[in-house]
Amino acid sequence: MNQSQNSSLDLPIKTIFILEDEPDIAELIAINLKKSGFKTKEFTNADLFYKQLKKEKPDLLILDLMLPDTDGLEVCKSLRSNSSYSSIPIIMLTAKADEIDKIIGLELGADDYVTKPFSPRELVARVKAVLRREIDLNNQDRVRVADILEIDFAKFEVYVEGKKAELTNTELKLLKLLLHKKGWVYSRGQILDYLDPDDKGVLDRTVDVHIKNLREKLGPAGKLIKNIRGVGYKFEV
Amino acid sequence: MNQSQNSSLDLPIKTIFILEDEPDIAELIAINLKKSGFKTKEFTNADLFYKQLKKEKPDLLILDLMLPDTDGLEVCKSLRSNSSYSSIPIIMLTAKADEIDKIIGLELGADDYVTKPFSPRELVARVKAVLRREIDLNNQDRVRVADILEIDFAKFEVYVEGKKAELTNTELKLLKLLLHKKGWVYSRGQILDYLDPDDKGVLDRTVDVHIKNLREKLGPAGKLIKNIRGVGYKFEV
DNA sequence: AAATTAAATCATGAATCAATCACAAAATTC
DNA sequence: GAATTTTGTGATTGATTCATGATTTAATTT
Repeated sequence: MNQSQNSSLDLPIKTIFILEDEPDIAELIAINLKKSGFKTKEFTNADLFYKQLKKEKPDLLILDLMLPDTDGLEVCKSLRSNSSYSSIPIIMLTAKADEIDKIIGLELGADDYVTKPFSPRELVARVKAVLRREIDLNNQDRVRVADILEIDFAKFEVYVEGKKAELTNTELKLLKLLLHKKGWVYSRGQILDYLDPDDKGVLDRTVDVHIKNLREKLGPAGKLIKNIRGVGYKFEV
Repeated sequence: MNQSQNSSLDLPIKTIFILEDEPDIAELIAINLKKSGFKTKEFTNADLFYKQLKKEKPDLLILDLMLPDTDGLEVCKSLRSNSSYSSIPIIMLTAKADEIDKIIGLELGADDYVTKPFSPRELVARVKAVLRREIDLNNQDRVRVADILEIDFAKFEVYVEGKKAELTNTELKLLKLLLHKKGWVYSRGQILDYLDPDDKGVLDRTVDVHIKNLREKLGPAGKLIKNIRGVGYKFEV
């Protein structure tokens, strides 16, 4: 049981409810959360979940959108409309990416969304991120990329796995460009043009160096910046 | 109706306008704000909003950046440039990360922003945070920052570690700006615009000097004013 | 496997930007 | 309106960041 990964959070152990009809998936989630020092309780249907909820309030709920008996959205809605449960953070599991758009448009918001198939690592990272936000609400709205990367645009701050990375202005600009269209390959020419539209006489090698420095400062997230030989660079999740 | 969550704020019930074209989202926001004891009015387009604004001034505006008829930025700008509305706090809703740049780059832009998809709980928390900030800055009471800094805006007095610091008017204004959105980076242009909106021909170097003097007079608290190379200054706690 | 090409890395000089200073110009105070 | 305080300017200094060309490493082609 690895408790240390949980060290950035408050000391008391957090309890997480999992409402998911497929036992395999539920257990996969539970095992990984436990490994990170969380307590979990799994429920295969909404009734069992509601029953337990009366006895014990979880710190977070992981909720499958597609339940056999009840719609996950209904569960979310009913929790949100009940003042004693409305403060429980919810992470939704959805099957398809385009379902998210529906959810967004719908009248209830979960705290985060994860699409199936998901990596357990990713889910755990999101759980931690949501709980961290709970604790520190005066912190800015950080845009999260690929689990470990967070950017606070207002503060010009970048965090990798919760730790601050000190980027220069051009490095941050470069990162923004690469993130603008994830997976899209940008040529060195395009990158230089974005970094300084006026200056035309800058060599391509300069980009390499910026990429190198950026990768270095981003640590593990630096690996996500890929080179496409003969073409340019891209950010791949 | 849970009124207690609102207890930290001033007693009179706060009215919040929501300018958002998608009714589902507008209602989602409204429901959750009402649950926290706020009064809300929703508008699906800018015309309706402006019409009501003439009759009634809200305590805060939640503004979607992407409106069908008008650009949300335009609404923000027009409110800011109108002295009778310029003090209304604005929270912006954005869909994409790169839209955030626009908000931040805008002279005296929004007070906060939330990216879609957002959780209603988070938005409510942001609303409360912004309102608390407004109250603080208009309070007779002293505002405490980072343990060592105390500011009495009514008396125009600043104390560092209990000792009074003699700031000039512009220095106090500058400090107030930096503290308004703690951690947010202000460009020299934004700072100059705030210090004297009319005077346009003032050099950037002037800001440096004000910052220097302010840092000096704030003693140990001066270290909290950070420069972001190539961007501007911020107050970091 | 050798040759070829491109990317990563490195050290260094150039350029940029912030901090500071001394002084001039305004604005306040007396 | 003289004196004093505050604000703005331009120059100088110092630090950081950026750009470059050479060199090493890695990937691709023949």
